[in-house]
Amino acid sequence: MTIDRAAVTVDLVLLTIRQGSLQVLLVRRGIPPYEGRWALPGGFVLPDEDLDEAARRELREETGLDPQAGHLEQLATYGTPGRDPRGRVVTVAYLALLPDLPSPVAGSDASAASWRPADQAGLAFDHDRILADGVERARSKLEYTPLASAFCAPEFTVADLRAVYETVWQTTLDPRNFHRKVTSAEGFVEATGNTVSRERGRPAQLFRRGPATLLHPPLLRPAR
Amino acid sequence: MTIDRAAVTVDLVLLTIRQGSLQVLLVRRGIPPYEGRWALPGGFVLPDEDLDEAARRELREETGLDPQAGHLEQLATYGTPGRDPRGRVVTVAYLALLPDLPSPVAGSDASAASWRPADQAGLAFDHDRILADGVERARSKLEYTPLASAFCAPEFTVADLRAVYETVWQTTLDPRNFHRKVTSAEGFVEATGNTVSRERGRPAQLFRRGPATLLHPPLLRPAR
DNA sequence: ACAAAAGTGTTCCTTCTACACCCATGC
DNA sequence: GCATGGGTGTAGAAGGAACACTTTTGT
Repeated sequence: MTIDRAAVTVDLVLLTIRQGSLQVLLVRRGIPPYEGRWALPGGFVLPDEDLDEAARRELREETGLDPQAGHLEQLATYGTPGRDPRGRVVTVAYLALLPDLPSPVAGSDASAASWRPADQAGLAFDHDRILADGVERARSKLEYTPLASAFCAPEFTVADLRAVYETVWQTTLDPRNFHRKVTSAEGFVEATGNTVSRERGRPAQLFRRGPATLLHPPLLRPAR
Repeated sequence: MTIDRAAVTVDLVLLTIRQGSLQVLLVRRGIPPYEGRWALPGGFVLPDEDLDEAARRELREETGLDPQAGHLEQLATYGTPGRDPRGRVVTVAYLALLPDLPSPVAGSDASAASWRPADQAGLAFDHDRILADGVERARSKLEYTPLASAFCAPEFTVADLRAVYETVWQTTLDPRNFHRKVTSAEGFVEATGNTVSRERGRPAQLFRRGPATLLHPPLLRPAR
């Protein structure tokens, strides 16, 4: 039996919300193939490294961020022959939902990295497809998990959370009903007791993530 | 840079409903490691083969079944170092939901294959974990997709479909409300016009799969 | 006739939706 | 005071759960 061996990489779909839009971290390729094109950050899995570990390492390298701060999960695996012209490369894609980073992107490979709108097209390799799959996964995850808070700072207001939903889903939600749903859903958020005043209007309560891992009931996006 | 190359395999979680229980197709290993233990069927991805293609090929080899008949999707990828004592093996697991096969399992490697209850434990490699992930995925897919019909023959009754839900979720559902929900959900099922009489009672209408790919509204499993 | 399964109708209750209304702040 | 965003109350609509009841078969 001839066993084909493949190079195994992890590619990251790092999503955040910046300047009111859903953005993804991309790196500009400095070498062929696809030289000069934008691509998802990623790299080879090390010889004695677990896949999840490799994804966490890449996340740290690209963003300088503690993987604890956001949310990281396996997305899907892509291995079509010819997807990388250099040979057989199987990539395990990971999806991360991250708060807007206070510090600029730092790290070894990050010189040519920048946040770009997530509706980007024309990426290197099959990264258009991977990005689209990641965005769709993020959209549906907001429905039945409390992961929207992964896009927020450790303390956030209900309005912050609503902005996440509105940005990712590209809809508008009723602020009053949203408030009720979020605060009454078991374990979604916990009040910290603090408040903030922003610009104008009554100060808002601050919350942190609750312990729930699933939303009961789910928060369904409006039927388009 | 030293690039680690890994053997890439696909492993299949083939689920069906037989004799009133959720069952999974397992093969008994004839060689070390884990000789004599039950394992998920699977095999190496061929040099010029796409991952999905490899999964479809394995499905045909193990069951003799046209992949069109059921449902096949990528589940997740497992690559922990040491998961296979023979070396670095990354496996892309696929989940299939299949109708109860009229023909016995046939195919090249299938001599030692058999259907076993899906709550099985003590499998080779990390297959306990993969199987558990597959079963959980199947459970939640029934909620918001019409895939329950993938467990049924091309023509089925509402009671057949309800049996799928009750078996996979391990609950009982009200036959009357279930009937209404299924027949009123847009695109879930389509009446064929035929009926069948089974054992006793009024004959039931036969349906085939509808065109819908998502259920609106979802059919939520009762809160534990 | 009787049992059993298919299928319909109805009632009650929970949840969603829309929106009126009050609260607390900056200017 | 007035504009602005935070937060509560409530009425109507929609959907789910429970169950009485009718239909159509096998024995």
